[in-house]
Parts: sequence; structure tokens; C-alpha cells
Amino acid sequence: MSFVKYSIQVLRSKGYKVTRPRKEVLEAVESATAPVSPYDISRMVQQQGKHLDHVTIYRVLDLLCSLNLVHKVLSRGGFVKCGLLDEPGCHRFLVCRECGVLQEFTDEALCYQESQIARRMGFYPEHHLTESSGLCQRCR
Amino acid sequence: MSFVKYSIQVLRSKGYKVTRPRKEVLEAVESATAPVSPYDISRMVQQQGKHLDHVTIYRVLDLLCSLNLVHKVLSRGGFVKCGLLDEPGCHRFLVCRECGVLQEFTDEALCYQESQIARRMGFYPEHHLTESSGLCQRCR
DNA sequence: TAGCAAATGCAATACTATTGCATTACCGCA
DNA sequence: TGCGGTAATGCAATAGTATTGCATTTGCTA
Repeated sequence: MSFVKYSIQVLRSKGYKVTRPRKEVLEAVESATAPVSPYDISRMVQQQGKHLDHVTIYRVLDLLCSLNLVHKVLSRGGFVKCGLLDEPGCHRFLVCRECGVLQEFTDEALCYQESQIARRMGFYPEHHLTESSGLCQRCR
Repeated sequence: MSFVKYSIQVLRSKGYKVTRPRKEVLEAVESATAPVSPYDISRMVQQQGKHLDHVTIYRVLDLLCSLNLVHKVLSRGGFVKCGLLDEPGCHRFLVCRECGVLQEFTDEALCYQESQIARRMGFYPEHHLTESSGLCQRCR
């Protein structure tokens, strides 16, 4: 099932309305390989002759993040669709510093070790943020 | 040796001038346990009856980052002094979501594993960004 | 299809970040 | 210690990013 369709299902199942703005944000994120900012999305929508207020885009992205349908990539200041919709746990990213292309993966062992170290230091971890920057195969 | 003194040494050794603004930014960062933003620093300096232009603060922080004397903590949008000045390699952070207090550590094994996985996925990693959020002992 | 609550759009505003250029002040050298 | 050259700063202007409150619209249920 496509990212957009799956997301719409999730929205409905949680009681959120499926609106035109939400669908368009989903489609914009779906079509992107690299992280896109709220204003990127605004421009993408405009290029199709439509319009979305940027405030709406911010709010939609917030919601999608809270539902784990998209991730915020801090090192890029942008958002990507979640590439592992069915896999829970800690998601990690490889981001190409040249083209911004993104690959997503999880690794339970790594996540476990990280938590162990944190706890040994008296810290109670809830969420790990991991973004590796470097070069993708193409840009190399 | 204190963070400020060490940093001044590094600045000199690389041919950078040791100026009043640079010293004040270093002192502000030194005194903070949680990440501080450029404008935070601006306010801290003002509370001492002094003044620094925010543009200068941005530039100083850029420089200090490039010298690995401070780190930018993306999940907080702020900067902290490097807590492991003598240890090279990949630095990781535990950030308390309540009070923002930060602990820094490195772990070669983790870093190595991360790189291995990345390479197996056709990616050439250069830098790992890891920030775990959760609760510190006090806030728990 | 009518009504309600959720969601959007708009306006205003605050915060964050960057650039170019004139002026200042740090540092090496006499 | 004082001077000159250059790196660094401050200022002004501007662009980009993010948030809030409120009136209006729209999706969804009955």
C-alpha cells in the first residue's frame, strides 16, 4: 500500500479528518526523496496551481510527526515520509550531504546498547535521534 | 585546565585572534549546563552590563564549532561546550527533555557498528549525530 | 442534508539567520 | 611601548522560519 493511502487510513482510524490540505502535504512528502521543509512543500503545492497556507502545513506536519508517519530530519531542517511504517522502535537515518537523499533503517542491537550506556550514566532514555551524514553511492 | 583557557590556547595556536567577544561567548558557554542559543548568549552578556551583536555571536559560534570546541545540539537548537576536549571521534549526547541538562560520551564500538551498517547499505558515512532524549536523574 | 466540531486561512508578530560594508581592535614588529 | 596591517566586529538591512488567536470553512456523523 502506498504511503499516502496508508497514512489516510491511519488518520481515519484515529479520528482525524482527511482534508484536502492533509492529502496534499502527504503527496508532497511522498514524492520527495530528500527532506523537505514546510516552505518547500508550500512551493511544491503552488507549482501545481494550488495553494496552502504555511501555517496549515506546519500543523499538518506536526500531526503527521506525532503519528509517526513522517520524521523530522534535524540536520536538514526538513521532513521525510517514514520509510519503515510497520517497524516500530528507533529509526536511524543516513543522509547524503550532497544531494540530501535519505535512507532509513533500524537496528535493535544498536538501540539496546545505546540505552544501556545511557542508563549506566544515570539517564533514562526515551528516544534516540541518529542521523549519519556522508555520501550516497551516486554522489561518491 | 578550564574550558575557556583551553579554547583560548587553541584559538591562538591556529592563528585566530583572542578578542573580547570571543572570550565572552566562551565564558557564557562555559557557564551553561544546558544548550544555549545565540540569543541566549546575547541576553547572558547583557545581564552583565555588556553588549555583543548577535551577528558576532553567530560567527564566533561557527568558528568554535569548526574547531570542535563547542557542539551544536540540534534537538535543542543550542550550543554546548565540548565536554570531551581531548577525545576525538564521534561524540554522543544525552539531553534531558525537562531541564535540558546534557551529558556527553563516546563509544568506539557503537560508532564502528554504525559505520559498518551504513557501508553495507552503500553509504559512505563521515559523521554521526546522536542525541538521546529522556530524563536525567534529577528530573526523574 | 443539516449541524457540529475540527481544521483551515488570514493577519499579525516573534524568533532565527545571513550578507555587505564601514569601523574597530588585536597582534607582531620595531 | 607604540604603530601599522589585517582580521574581526558592529550596524543596517533583509530573508527565512515559526507561532498565536480568531473568524470562516469543511469533513463527517446522524
